[in-house]
Amino acid sequence: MADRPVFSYFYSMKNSAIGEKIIKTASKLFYSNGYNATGVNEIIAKCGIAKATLYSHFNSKEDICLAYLQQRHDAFLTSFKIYVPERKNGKEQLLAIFDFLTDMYRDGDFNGCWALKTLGELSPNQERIFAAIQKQKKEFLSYLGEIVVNNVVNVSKAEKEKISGGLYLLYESAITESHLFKNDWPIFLSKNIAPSIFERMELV
Amino acid sequence: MADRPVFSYFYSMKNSAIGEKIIKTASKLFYSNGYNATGVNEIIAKCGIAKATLYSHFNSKEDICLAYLQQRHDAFLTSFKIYVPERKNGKEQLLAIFDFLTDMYRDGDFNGCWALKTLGELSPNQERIFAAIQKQKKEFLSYLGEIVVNNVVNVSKAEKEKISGGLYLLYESAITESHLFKNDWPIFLSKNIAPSIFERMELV
Amino acid sequence: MADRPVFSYFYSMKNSAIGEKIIKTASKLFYSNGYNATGVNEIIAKCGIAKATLYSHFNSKEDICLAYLQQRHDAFLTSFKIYVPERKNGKEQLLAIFDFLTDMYRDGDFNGCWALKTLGELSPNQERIFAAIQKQKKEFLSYLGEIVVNNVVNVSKAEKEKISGGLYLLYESAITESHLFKNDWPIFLSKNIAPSIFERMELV
Amino acid sequence: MADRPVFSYFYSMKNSAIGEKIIKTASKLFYSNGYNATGVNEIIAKCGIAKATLYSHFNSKEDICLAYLQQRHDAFLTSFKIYVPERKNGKEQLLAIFDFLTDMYRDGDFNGCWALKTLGELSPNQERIFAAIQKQKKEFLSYLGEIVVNNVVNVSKAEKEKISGGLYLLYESAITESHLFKNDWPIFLSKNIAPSIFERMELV
DNA sequence: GATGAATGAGAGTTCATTCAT
DNA sequence: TATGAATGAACTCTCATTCAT
Repeated sequence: MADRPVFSYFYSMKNSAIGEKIIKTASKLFYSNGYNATGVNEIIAKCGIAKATLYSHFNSKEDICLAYLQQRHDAFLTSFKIYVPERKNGKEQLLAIFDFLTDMYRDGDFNGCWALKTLGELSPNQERIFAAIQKQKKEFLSYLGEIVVNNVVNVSKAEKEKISGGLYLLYESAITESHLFKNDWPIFLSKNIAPSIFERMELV
Repeated sequence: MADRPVFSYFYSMKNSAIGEKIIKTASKLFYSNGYNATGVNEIIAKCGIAKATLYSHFNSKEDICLAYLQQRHDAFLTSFKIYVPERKNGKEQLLAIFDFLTDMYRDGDFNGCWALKTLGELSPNQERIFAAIQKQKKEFLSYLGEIVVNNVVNVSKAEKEKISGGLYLLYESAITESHLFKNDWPIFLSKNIAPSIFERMELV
Repeated sequence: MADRPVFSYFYSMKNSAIGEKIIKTASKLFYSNGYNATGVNEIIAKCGIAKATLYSHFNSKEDICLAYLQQRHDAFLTSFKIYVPERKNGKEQLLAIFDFLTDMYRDGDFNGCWALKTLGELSPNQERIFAAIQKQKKEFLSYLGEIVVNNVVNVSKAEKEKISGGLYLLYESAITESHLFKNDWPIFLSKNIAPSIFERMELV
Repeated sequence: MADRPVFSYFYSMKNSAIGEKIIKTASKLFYSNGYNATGVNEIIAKCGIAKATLYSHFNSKEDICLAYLQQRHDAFLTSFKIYVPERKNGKEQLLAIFDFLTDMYRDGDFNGCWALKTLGELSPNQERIFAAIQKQKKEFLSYLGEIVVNNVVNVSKAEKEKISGGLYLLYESAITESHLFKNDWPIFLSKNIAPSIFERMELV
């Protein structure tokens, strides 16, 4: 893990070489062009495989979407969990998410948040995808909670949740708005505002 | 509706009665099911018009999308601009957006932000829609700036922008995340955090 | 009606020229190759129309099948109802169905009973088609009942039903088995056996 | 099974254990859902074997169909040949087929005649299956002829054929129509009509 | 001897759009 | 003006079959 780049979407791959290729290809297409706008024809063409081959690896396009979301989420959280402890305790760790996001933003293919993008496309009947996204965001929020616990002292549980929740909300805005404005000011503003939340609290 | 903005997609419509019906119908479908997942067949079926009639009012589905976004944006901003002055100056007006959002959230058809939802579906070639969304968000951000100007005194331009930008980011998160979690905690948390930004500043 | 051939499947056509063509084409294919073995691609190719054109006339392949069955049934019953009164009362009319069937058998494209063929292909979930076939057969059976009423006297209702039911069963076998054996012996045997049923009864 | 017919599709199977499982599984599916509507994927899934395993036992889906028909036919005729001699000579044996059918009808999975169902689906190029069905029906008809020979005396060959043919036709209707109407009246009516055929003949 | 992996062809259906009338 | 009719292209997904291992 050490030699790998700070952040990459393609950490945790399964065994199947073709399965990986499908996810990787679909991932790029879904992320850049949208889930509904991407057809399986496009995926198999880019993969150089037959349609039936794709469907022997995934039961449906929806399943590919779920794999895509899971894989991006895993890669994101795994990388972030490596990134955070490398920073100094206190403010540095609490604001780590914004610097991490800055790295993501600088990536040539940055396109906002994969999960929120997909969320926006969902019809009411696509409950599985909805549930997956919600679960992943809760996981992320939960990890932010851990960071707060590790870096803030003498505060109530409610105050801790205010901090982690606040960091979460500011991160979510930052990733979406930096994409929308094709500019990193939302990231810096979020990072700039965040400390107001834990201003009078005691950090480790 | 009395004082329409200088530019509106309504202007290009030949028969405003049918045109508005199309937008209204498409609006509901785009908002609840997504833009790409909504077909023109569904729109004309719900409208009870012929396909060629739709295409005599709009050049393309993309144009309907632009009209949809414009109309939602206009309605939103118009209502909000009526809502704000009715509140007490100072903190009340600065936090007005969150109470306004709470009302929106309580609406039975709440589904998050129409613009961000659409943004997530865009392919790189759909620049017109991208530009429209960006423009609308800038307009909203700009109005938040006006509110700040009217309710904060003795602060630098940079500090004003930090406030309006912060309110904007918190609002954007709040609308998306309350939809994602099907819960209004993100709205209340945003409202709760917002005052930290202008804590030491002088309000009118 | 007078100048038309004794029996034709294409009596009752709807207005739409293309709709007619689709049914007519599908009809031939379903009847000769089977319903499931016939693809919509084959139908549109033979029709010389686009796929979407087919689907603007019929909502599904199943609907085409229903139209096919209905049309064959209507043509059959209509022709038969013209055929019967032209024959002498009594035995002649009671056995008319077998002579009518002989004409059908001699048609170059004879392939057994369209309805029973389709019945055999049905999955448990294709209830609409099943119901349609059952209804049509009941209608036919009912008309055989009318013939019996008109040609037999002084017999109980039960005996009348035995005759019409018997004629029906013998007809159904005759059409299927003459197809299976590529020979008309089942038709002649059915016609030969039928009189045994009403042997001792009084005919008009 | 003790005295297998000279030719049986079972003979060509390499591993009869798996081969029989395939036929058994396919048999259920073909009979309840139709031949064309049943995919080999469904068969191997229910069998728990690999696709290549299936194709090492049968050269094609058509071959499985032939084995299915042969097996059903063998089981039917074998059982029936045990059933008949157990009944009293004369009318009882001549009408045995209808009581036998009543038992079949009462079975939970009754779905009409496997052979006629398949016959209805055939395209003109599926001659092997057509021939197999014809052969099996001839075999059945032939056995009905044996029954007649054993139970009717002093009648010409033609009259015997009229009886066996009549029984055959009434049976074929009865099995198909009881399925179509989901009611056993066609069986009882057939049994009721049959004696008219040999009414004046001398039984053993 | 059984399999996992792959495939070309085609299934039924819907897409956004156009055009003669 | 509004429409009915038509379309090529694309959609997601499944078919029966093969072959290297």
